[in-house]
Amino acid sequence: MRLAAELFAEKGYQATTVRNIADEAGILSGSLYHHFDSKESIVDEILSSFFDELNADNKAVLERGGDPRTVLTELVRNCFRTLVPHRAAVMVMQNDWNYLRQFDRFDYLARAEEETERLWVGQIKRGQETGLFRDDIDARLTYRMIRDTIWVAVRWFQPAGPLDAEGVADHYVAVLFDGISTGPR
Amino acid sequence: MRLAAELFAEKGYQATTVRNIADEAGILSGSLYHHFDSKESIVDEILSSFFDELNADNKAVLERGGDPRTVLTELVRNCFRTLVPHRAAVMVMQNDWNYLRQFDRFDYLARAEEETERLWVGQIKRGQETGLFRDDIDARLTYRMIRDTIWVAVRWFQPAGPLDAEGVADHYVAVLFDGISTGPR
Amino acid sequence: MRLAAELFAEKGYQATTVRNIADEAGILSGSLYHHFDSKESIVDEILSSFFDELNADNKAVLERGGDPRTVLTELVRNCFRTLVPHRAAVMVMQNDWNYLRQFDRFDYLARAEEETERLWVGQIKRGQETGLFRDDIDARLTYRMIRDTIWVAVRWFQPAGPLDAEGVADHYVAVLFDGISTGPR
Amino acid sequence: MRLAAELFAEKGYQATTVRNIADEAGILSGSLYHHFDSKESIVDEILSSFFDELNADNKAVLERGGDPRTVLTELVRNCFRTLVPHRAAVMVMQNDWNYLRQFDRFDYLARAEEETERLWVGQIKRGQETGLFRDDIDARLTYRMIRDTIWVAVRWFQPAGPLDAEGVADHYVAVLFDGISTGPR
DNA sequence: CATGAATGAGGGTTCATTCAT
DNA sequence: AATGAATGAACCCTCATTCAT
Repeated sequence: MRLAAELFAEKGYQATTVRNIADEAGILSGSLYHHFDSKESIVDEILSSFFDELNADNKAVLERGGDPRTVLTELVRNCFRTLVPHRAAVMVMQNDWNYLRQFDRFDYLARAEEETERLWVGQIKRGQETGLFRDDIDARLTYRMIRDTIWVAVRWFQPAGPLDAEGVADHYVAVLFDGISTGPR
Repeated sequence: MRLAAELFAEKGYQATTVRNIADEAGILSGSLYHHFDSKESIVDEILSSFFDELNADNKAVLERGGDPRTVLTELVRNCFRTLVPHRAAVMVMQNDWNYLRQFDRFDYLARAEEETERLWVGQIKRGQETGLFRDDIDARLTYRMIRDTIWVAVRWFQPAGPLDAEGVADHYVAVLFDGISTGPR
Repeated sequence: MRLAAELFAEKGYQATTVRNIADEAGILSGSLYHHFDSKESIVDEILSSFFDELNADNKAVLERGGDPRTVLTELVRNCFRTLVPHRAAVMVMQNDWNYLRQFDRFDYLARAEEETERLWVGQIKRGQETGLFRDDIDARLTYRMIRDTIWVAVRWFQPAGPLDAEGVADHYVAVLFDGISTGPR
Repeated sequence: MRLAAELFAEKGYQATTVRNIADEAGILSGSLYHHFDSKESIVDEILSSFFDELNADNKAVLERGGDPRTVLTELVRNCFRTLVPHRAAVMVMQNDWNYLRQFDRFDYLARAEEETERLWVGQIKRGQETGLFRDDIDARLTYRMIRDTIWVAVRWFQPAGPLDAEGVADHYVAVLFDGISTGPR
């Protein structure tokens, strides 16, 4: 699975052949089918384990409570933290989701994402209602921008680089809440 | 080309067969080869025409001059404006670039992007130097966040929706410069 | 199609590979798919053309009318006559139907057979009602025996042998109507 | 063996996988190889046990003696009686023989069938010589028709149906000797 | 400008069989 | 007696591409 995930991340799901994965594992392609039903089921396991962990972490943040800014900050940190161990899964989501979503078996991922959207949008709206966030922005649109910006970072983010996950998360949160301008709003 | 672009955008480059494109055009697959050298050359033309236009627009903004905030605002608007006519090309870049970049023939796109990066990062740094932008943010990191957020929007942006390209651009610029928080920075 | 039919007849549907067929045709296996959708569709065409012709012939016999003995005799002759040009199709029906019937696409063959059964059984019953045939035999059971005996003959019948199709048919009809015994019934 | 026979009968020899058999037996496919050398040897055992029993029964009939009509009647009854306990073996012979005969190891079955043919044809000819059977019929052809009609009945014969093995045998013998017509021959 | 037949490489998958444990 | 991992060959099928017409 780990080897397959890396190949999917590097070359893309479609461009990775079952034979590639087997080669990497040092076995024959047919032998893979002793462990997996199909190529689809491999990527399914990769993605679902990623989503399961992310959802659990998100729920934990919600349960800890706090004002919307705190909650959003923690959610963002969650994402960037997840980026490292699930780099491959995120990469697949970014590059291959448009292909994978056509298969019924991945419907559950679309539903999971909808639930996540409700969770984030709920926090943004609460922030607007309590006067913490500007109310001239669209909550749903803002969520999508946040979401996309975070996950797409997988394409260039290097944990070994100058900024680690925490560092990038904080940088991102800083821009998100206060913008890049100086001076009064 | 337009038909091919739409198919690439909808199903992805790899998942779109030459036969799909030919069917859409009402001819046989072999006949396509009177118009194109290869499947790669089709997507190449789609992408290069997009990049050419975008680069030209970006350069025009630079030539008009102005303070960094104005320039960045115009650059963002440029992008969102380009999103509509070049929706398919952007979609391909988002979904299939990871696959396409392995071919030498697309190296020029990577180089074009590097140039664009220099252009944007230059403006951000100029803003920091003139005290317009916070200097506790990383210019390169910030550029990447801006870039990703804009282009990834192609996945959900609908020009016929509540916000048109201009609207989304302004929304985005508002958040970018001043953040989503109220109150003093 | 003719080549494929012969291979199916000789080795069986499952044991005949697409490559076998292509080799026989002097092309590559992939090239077959320019002419056929799938291996299934090849056998489908073979079988349906056989059934179509047989049904048409049967209907023609019915339309010509006559007493049940005459009609049954003609139906039997029809079958044996069909055996020669559609040898391969009959062979496939005998050997591979048990496998093929699991696929929905061949449901129509089962339905066609039911219709044929009604036709034959109708004639046998009419013979019994008019006192032409013994009424201590079961019409449906008798039909099945007739049917099976005829078609299974494909396994050994050789048109170039001592008896041609007509000869075998007449032999069969003789036994069927009057039995192999001499003396009074 | 019983489980394998049922699967072979239901789905066909080729379409039944070793894994199918093992699943049915509640073990893993590899474990089957402690009991059988190969898939072929399983079907071999099924078929040979069927043929052994049938041959023994046939020889017993011959030894009991009697006029050809009596002997043939008993041979037919033998077959239909064997149909019930060896349903699966007969099914395999009907559906898969064309495939299995290509393997040398099953040559003995072809030879056993030749011997059986001699036995039956001998009785028919004896009947013709003694004036019991019409001599305008071909003994060998008639044997084949009898044989085929009997065994192919496995496809629809249901011991729990209106007619049991004995009933079908008698029905068949009645038609065979006296035909389905009324009136003088 | 288009056809349509064919190529050839490779795709995911199946499956009888082996074998160390 | 059974496991479970692996083999290796083959299977059906796909698809970008070529080319004579």
